[in-house]
Amino acid sequence: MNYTPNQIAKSLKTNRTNTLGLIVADISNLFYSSIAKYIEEEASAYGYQVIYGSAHESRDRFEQLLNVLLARQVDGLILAIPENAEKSIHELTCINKPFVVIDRKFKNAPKAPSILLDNYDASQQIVKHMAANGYKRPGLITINRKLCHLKERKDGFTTTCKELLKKLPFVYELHEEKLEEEMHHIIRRSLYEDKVDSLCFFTNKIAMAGLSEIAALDVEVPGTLGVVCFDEAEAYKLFKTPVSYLKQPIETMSKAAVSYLINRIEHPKEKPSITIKEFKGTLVVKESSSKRSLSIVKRKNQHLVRS
Amino acid sequence: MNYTPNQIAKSLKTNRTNTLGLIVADISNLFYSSIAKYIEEEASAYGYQVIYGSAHESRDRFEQLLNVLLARQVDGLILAIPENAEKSIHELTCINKPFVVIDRKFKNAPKAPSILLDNYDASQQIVKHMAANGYKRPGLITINRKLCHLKERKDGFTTTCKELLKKLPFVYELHEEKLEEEMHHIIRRSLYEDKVDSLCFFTNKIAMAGLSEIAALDVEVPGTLGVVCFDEAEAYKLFKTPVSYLKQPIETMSKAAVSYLINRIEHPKEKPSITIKEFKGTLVVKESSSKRSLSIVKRKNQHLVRS
DNA sequence: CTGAAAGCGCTTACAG
DNA sequence: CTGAAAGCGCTTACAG
Repeated sequence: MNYTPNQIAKSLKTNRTNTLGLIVADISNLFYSSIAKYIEEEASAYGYQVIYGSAHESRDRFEQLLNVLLARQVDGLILAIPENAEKSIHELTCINKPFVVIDRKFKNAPKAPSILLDNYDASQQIVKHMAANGYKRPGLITINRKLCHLKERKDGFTTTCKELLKKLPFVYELHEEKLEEEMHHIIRRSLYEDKVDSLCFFTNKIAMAGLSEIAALDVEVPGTLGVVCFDEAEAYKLFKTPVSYLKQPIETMSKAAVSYLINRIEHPKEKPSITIKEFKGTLVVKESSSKRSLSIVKRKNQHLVRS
Repeated sequence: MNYTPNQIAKSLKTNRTNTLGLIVADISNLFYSSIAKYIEEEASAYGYQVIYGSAHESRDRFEQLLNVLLARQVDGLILAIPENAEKSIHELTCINKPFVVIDRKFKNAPKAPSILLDNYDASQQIVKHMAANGYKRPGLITINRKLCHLKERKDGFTTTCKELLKKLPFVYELHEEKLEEEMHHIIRRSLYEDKVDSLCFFTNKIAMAGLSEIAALDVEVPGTLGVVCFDEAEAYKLFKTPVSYLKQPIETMSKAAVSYLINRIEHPKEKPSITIKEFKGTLVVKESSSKRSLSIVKRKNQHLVRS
């Protein structure tokens, strides 16, 4: 009969919108757009729709978005909360609005339900792999933020370097606002002054900036420099050498977030089950982090192609 | 006083949600995520929020999304309509719901308001540039879809090749579902059988697949093969040679779409102003499409870096 | 100028 | 089992 009920009226009455709110750091980043895709998929299986926005790691932008989503009466929230915005965790708890934190956790809010990578373990995997491939002077490039998950990546990296290489890694921290400018200098400094033999890029975005500098410099990878990145990116395929990366179980984590949240929404009386849940990552090894031997094979192949 | 009015109740009364719906092909594609960003920005200046989704060029997925957005009572819609989904244009007109088509236009719906690139002119710019740089055997790689804007890209390319090079370009059309597999063969065929001296990738996504094959083959760009792409991508920076691309005026087009739409929403009595509006693109010339001379300079630089 | 009342389109508890 | 009525939280036209 071509009749569609008015969802607005329905929502007013039932006090339910069947909508989840999702706030990520940047939806144009493959890591977050994959999360959004899986969350959308899973939510729609439960009959929920997702509305989302990017906070770009800004506390103001985050709180503004959160208010918009709350005014729209979303039934629950999935949040990549930026630095210093933990206040919102407290507020959401007070108004009893179901939520779950993704990709982050907060020391000062240990009871907030959180779903994320086991970041310490991930870094440990990376360093073990690098050590096994003969790298002796690794460096890590991260971002100057106090986010707990980045700290654990750094701690895991540093501690494992000490254990296996008896040496601290070179640590480079840069400011997101001047990412490209600083990367330009850091790549040169790490190569020509600190003489690192390998670099680990701590996020997708850092990897993009770093690899583009390396591409411009025409440094041999892995011959001169081994490379491992956090997170997958389609762009890696354009790099001359296939890039090793630590893959997060994005689908599993996204689905875990949605099913936890919907359970909270539909059974508000039950005691929440998870507090902080960490998932193991998988190191996808490609040519960029294998030592000399393979880089010679590559040169042979180049020769074949040319002839 | 910490009081926030219930938007649901307000909407029920006023019959306005201050929400725009946006359907793109794929939000994880930089082209569309930029559009979404600018549309969000502009809409929020008018006090509107945007909710969006990806139809992935599927008519079913598109109609489903459209229905969800309509049930949510969005005030207006911005749509990248997929192939064969023109029926929706008619339906929206019938129920008198304001909308504007972006990045597409439809021959069989010439009165639908549409905002897009002047695709014919864009291809013309590209071919002129290639001809001026001495390329004589260009190829184009596009997708096997009947979308009008892709057809105009092809027509502009072909016609200008005939005019300036007295020769038709090599045309490769591939199926989006088997993009990578087909690209693998097409790049080889174009280089080794058809002996093209340059390739133009017709979308962002095609460019990614094509450039990653070229990176794996280790073909010299632009020495052996000149390259121009449609649309910007951060990933291009990881390619060994900076990539030339045709930049669409995304910000201008996005803002034009929003202001047209909001005007329609807030002044429903007025006669709509635009029907189809096409914007000129800008060719951003980098090293990937300059002829021999520059590729020699590059080799010199490589030498300097090595020493 | 102020304040009580009607009504947006649903759902649901309740009366018949 | 069926159907009329109340009410979700606003806005707005209208009475006082």
